[in-house]
Amino acid sequence: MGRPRTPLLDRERITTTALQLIDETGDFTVPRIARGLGVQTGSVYHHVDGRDGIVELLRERVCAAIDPATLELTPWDAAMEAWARSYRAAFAAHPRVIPLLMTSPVRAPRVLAQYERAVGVLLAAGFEPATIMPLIVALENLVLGSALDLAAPEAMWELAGGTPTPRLAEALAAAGDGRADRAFEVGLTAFLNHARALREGR
Amino acid sequence: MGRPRTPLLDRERITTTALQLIDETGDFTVPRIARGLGVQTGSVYHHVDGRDGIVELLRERVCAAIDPATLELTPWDAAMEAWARSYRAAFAAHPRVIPLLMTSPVRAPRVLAQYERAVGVLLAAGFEPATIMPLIVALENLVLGSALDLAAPEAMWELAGGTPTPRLAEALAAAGDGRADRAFEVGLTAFLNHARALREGR
DNA sequence: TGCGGAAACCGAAAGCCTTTAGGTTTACGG
DNA sequence: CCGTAAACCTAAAGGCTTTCGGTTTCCGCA
Repeated sequence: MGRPRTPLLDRERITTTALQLIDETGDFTVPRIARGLGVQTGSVYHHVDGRDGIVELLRERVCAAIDPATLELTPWDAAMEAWARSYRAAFAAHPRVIPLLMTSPVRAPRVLAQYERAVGVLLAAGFEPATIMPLIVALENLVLGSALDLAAPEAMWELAGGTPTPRLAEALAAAGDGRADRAFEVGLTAFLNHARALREGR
Repeated sequence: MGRPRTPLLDRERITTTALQLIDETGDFTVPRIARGLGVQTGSVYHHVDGRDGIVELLRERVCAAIDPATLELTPWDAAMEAWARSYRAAFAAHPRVIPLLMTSPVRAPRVLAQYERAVGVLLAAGFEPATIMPLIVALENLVLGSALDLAAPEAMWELAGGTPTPRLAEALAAAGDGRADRAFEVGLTAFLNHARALREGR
């Protein structure tokens, strides 16, 4: 009992364990994290600002895989495309965290910094200030939506029921395994074409 | 005690109460539903297939507001555009249910029927079968993403922290209240333009 | 070198949620 | 008129989040 000679917990290990649990089960709980680290439940709260704090740590961990160098590319559309691909790859690696992140506001400074830079890229490209957030939000929707679809291949439509949906079933089969990838490509191309047209004054 | 002379519960009232709770607090629990209806917690389980069953009822309730007639319009792109707008309007009326619906597969027959019809529209328009689901998924991502953004105007970016993000703050301010609407219009236009180009063989 | 405060973990508990099981009363069909 | 099914209640098990006090160890400072 009492304080251990070498610490058993830190934010890193808590985050890693939470991410493992989410990858495996789709969710995490503080008691399971504690069990995974051989520790009592309450101890976790000494390192973390409650369950929501762990969620924010997860956001930072996942977003850390987004390559910041993408936003340095030129021209601006190459930067946005590379950023979107890196963004998506980061979340595709841990897609089941996405639902957890969608219900709480972005607080993590490193993540905010990414958006700050993206705004800068579009400003430098000459976009109207009022059009920039809509563009970024649209791109974000595309990235997260397709990453989520990538995660839950058959978990999105339950066709088992007695409802006959032949064309839907066929379309799903025709799309094959690469469905989410194709949806992303479709959306990304559409986005980039539209953004380019928007910049050149319709 | 015992069976009441007139039933106190049914799926309709349970769904309505759950939706009210979500609109107000962003979540629902079975005990709160029971309290709202003047009933014990366990009684709810006689009418509903557990908590997940209530979520599925919510999906049906919200999706019922999508106008099925939109998919009868011609040409095909008018149908898709009207469907997307009706789809978004339905979720915009109760945006806080969206996170709840994203984690479980679509089982509700009526909702599946909508997708079935959308597939039919694109098939009839001459799209390649393999391209149809990507298109629909991309549109779905756009609709749900922007409806969620509409719901959580300032709940998405927490700029209060000590992190300086001047350009992001400015871009948010410039976009104004209609940010989510504009993002939707941007995404929808991009989607439709791209789909039209895709159909005409690049 | 000694000591006081802070840090890190344990044990326990309150309060909430989900779900199940059995008991009691009412409605309804034959 | 009676048996069965429906609808609600009471009760309880088990899990989760969070807090609080107790115990041991570490670290800076005199």
